[in-house]
Amino acid sequence: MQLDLRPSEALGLWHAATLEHVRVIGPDLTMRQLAILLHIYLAPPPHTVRGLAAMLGVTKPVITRALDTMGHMGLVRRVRDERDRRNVIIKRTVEGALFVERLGDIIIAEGRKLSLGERSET
Amino acid sequence: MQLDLRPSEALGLWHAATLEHVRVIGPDLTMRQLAILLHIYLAPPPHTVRGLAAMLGVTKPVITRALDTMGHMGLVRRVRDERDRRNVIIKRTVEGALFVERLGDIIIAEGRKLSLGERSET
DNA sequence: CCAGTATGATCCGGTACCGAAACGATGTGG
DNA sequence: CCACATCGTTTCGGTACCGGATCATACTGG
Repeated sequence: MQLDLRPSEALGLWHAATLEHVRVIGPDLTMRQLAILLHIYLAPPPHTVRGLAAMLGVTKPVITRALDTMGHMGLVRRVRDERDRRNVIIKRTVEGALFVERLGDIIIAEGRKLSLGERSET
Repeated sequence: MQLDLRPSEALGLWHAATLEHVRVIGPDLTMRQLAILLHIYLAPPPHTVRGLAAMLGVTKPVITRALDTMGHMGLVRRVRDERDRRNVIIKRTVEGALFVERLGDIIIAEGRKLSLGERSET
């Protein structure tokens, strides 16, 4: 486990992976939506609208809209909290998990390419 | 020089850095704009509209609009090619270089946090 | 029961992006 | 010289996002 990146590595990886992301996935996710999606899939549940809003330092309508969009894409799912029906719990979906997994694959693949290009290491 | 990331590392880094990016920089750059900006600053010049369009697999108006927006932010600069006045050369700016540098700092800082924090996972 | 609070959704005007098509400006070749 | 190709920009109709304010619903406590 070694994430002590140097500037050229960090930016090179970001460059390559962002480029590939745009090429493969297209413009259908904004930066905010991606941040929200990753948080839902990588941080321990439960996730609520206000929790996500606080996490990213944005207003609640931003989260609501992002969940609308991503819900329509099948990437997340909303469920009313039955214990406190004011709350909405954001659940993961199979499709969303696959999406995140694909993103991970892109990053890993680009990272590996960079390793091969700059030095000779596996 | 070791960029052979494991899935949890790759996604964890993306998650943390994207989150921080949204928090610090805000929603003022789309994924495409970021990809374009990074390419301008990390790939060897000269950069033209059609070259960038081909690179990302998008149409030219997409590049024109992104350059409008980022030019207005001071992140890039357009210069007419005097050899062939049909061409536009996209130049870097001091402000843009600082922006990219800040992004690199974010990624490195988040990568370092992850190294310290996590040791074993899925 | 009723005021007060909290949660998430919705509405508003404004802005920016999207793809597709058409446009001027410029260079090139017969 | 003039038709043609190339380059980047602009226009078009449509869609989605933005922040801020407001809303309906649901819990809470006197």
